[in-house]
Amino acid sequence: MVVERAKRARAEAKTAITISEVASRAGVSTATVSRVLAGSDRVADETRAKVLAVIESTDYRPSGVARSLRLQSTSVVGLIVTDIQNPFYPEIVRGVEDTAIRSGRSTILCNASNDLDREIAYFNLLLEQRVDGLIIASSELVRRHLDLLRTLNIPVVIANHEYIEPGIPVISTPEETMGFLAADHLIESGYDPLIYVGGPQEGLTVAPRYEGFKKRAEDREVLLIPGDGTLEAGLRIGNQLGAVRRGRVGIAAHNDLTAIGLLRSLLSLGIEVPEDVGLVGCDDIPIASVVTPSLTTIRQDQYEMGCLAMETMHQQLIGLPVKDDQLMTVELIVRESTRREDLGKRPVTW
Amino acid sequence: MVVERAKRARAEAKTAITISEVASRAGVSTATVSRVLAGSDRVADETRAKVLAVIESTDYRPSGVARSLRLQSTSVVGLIVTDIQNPFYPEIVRGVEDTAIRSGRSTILCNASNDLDREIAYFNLLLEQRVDGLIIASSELVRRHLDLLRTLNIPVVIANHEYIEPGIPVISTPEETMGFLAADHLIESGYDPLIYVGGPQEGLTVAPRYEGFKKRAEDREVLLIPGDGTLEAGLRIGNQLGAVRRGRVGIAAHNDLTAIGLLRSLLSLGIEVPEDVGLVGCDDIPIASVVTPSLTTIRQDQYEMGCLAMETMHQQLIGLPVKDDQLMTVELIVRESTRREDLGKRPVTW
DNA sequence: CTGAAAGCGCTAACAC
DNA sequence: GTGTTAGCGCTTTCAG
Repeated sequence: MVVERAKRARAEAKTAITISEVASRAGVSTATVSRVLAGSDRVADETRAKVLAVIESTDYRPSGVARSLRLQSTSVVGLIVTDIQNPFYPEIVRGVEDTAIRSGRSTILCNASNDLDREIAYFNLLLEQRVDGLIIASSELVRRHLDLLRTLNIPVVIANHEYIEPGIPVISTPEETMGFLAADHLIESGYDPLIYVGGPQEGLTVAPRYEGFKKRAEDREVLLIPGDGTLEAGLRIGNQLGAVRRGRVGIAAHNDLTAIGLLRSLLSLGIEVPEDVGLVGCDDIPIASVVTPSLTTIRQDQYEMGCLAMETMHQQLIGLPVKDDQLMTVELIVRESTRREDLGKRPVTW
Repeated sequence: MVVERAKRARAEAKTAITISEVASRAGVSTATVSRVLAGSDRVADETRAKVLAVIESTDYRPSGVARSLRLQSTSVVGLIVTDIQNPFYPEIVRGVEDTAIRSGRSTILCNASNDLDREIAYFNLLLEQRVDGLIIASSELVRRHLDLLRTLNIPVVIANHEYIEPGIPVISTPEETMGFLAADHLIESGYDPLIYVGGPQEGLTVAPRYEGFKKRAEDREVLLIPGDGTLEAGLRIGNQLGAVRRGRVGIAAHNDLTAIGLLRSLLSLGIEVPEDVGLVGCDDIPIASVVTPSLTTIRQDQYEMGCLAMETMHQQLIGLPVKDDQLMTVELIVRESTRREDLGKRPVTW
């Protein structure tokens, strides 16, 4: 009767079935069940069939947590991103996930929503969950907690950041070059007063990009406006910019999202892009080519960056050495926001 | 010497420190360490201080996996989304995460990238990882594997889907109404031949939306074009549409992403929106108000939906009953893509 | 107030 | 080929 009650209790609580339950139903030991689960070892075909039948009929799913405890490894890597609302990050996520799957690992994605406290919280959570490794796509987190990263006892990879120091592998972006290219294009296109709308103030990634911009601008006047990398910042700043007025202004933004916000504000103020203002973004997020006018930008291959980050993680996990710095290439993509010809093809016969 | 070697091995492998290590260093039992970790129970202040000191100096992090095994609960809920590239989903994610944090839970986010196989894979992964509950924002997954959901031994919540059946709580959207509102607005605005660009073909969410559209269209001609809910689909279909030509066409798209793709194609073909074509999207993703012309759409509060989903999950986890259906409200947001006045304010003095 | 010990579900020696 | 058994790191009675 006790057994009956136990069974009923199980049914009510719907407690997951365990390996020993499977074993006893199949009339074998847990070791054997474990073996057939592990692909094979040497189990008699007959035995295997018996076990598989029970597993099938019983919806048994091995407990990942017990397994992880025993193996001292979870086969999952944590991925922390600054802000999943920025279309830049989903691309990276896809790259990481696609690559992770190929090596039989999975990914826990943590989105900090631009909130540093939450980044730290997720950081701690992931460590407690004993992820096998950590990929971080957040400049803020890196900058503020470099010490944590240095003493980590699991492999780490930083994405979308400049080179840091030996022992911390980075998939890096040529920040200076990006700024330089933006300025170069604006200047070559004949825009003269130059404006740079920055990203999150304290991220390491911001300054060098601006520095590159300044460098190419030489002694031209450059107005630096602090932003935070969001669409809203772009909208807000764009509206303020409407008040200014001198010549054909060239604006570069820290990222496409901000640039698109700027674009919208300027357009609704009746300012023409690219006639009155030339606008250059950064990243080439999917939507950049689809807004009107489409956005000139400095492209980095986000998907590729994600793949590379995960590959680098994999190398570390299997004990291979990795480079401390793998530089992504970037590329100027000229679109309508700095070039009129593309826009307004003759009206189709409609 | 053996001890020395062991220590060195630990240092090399950087194996995480355990509770018994902490216990012995503090000269107490593991039970005591566990107690101070648990907030308190009744531990002498002095003892507590001693333990905390060791924990501090040693960077000890309790193992979530051991803890989960012992407690038979992970305190994490899994969240499966169809496509994190669609800005619709990050909003839901934020809602879920924000709410989860408030109840001390965390979230594992799994992105299926529009790939049903991957959805199933993540589904299995999450179950094996023994998440405490599962939130699914994927119509495809629900439709194809309803049987799985029915026999699940953990609580589940479905988001962004119509009501299903008793026992499966849904945060639902009034699909028919959405389609109806779109058609109504297009018709009232004087657009006549009507086109509906659909979403993923086999999702349950598609048909009713279209049905609502048809219902309001009454005996007007409606052209249904199958899509898949992506930006690319919108771009492609928009280009094909360029060839058609009759009257002031009213187009409704299954979602904003598709609508924005359509918008772009039409504009670059020289077709004027809203003059030649009126365009209505669905969702009101953040970018919808920022494209030019801005997009008229049927808004649902995605963030709220995420919050509600997680709240419903929480109710279940603490053993409270929940409603099988919680209907989100939707709202027509009229913007420039169907209304000219807003567009092109007089050029500012620039 | 604190410790001893059992056990969560699984894997991997090690026997047979 | 298969079973026995010892933990993985933690929490929680149950004693003291």
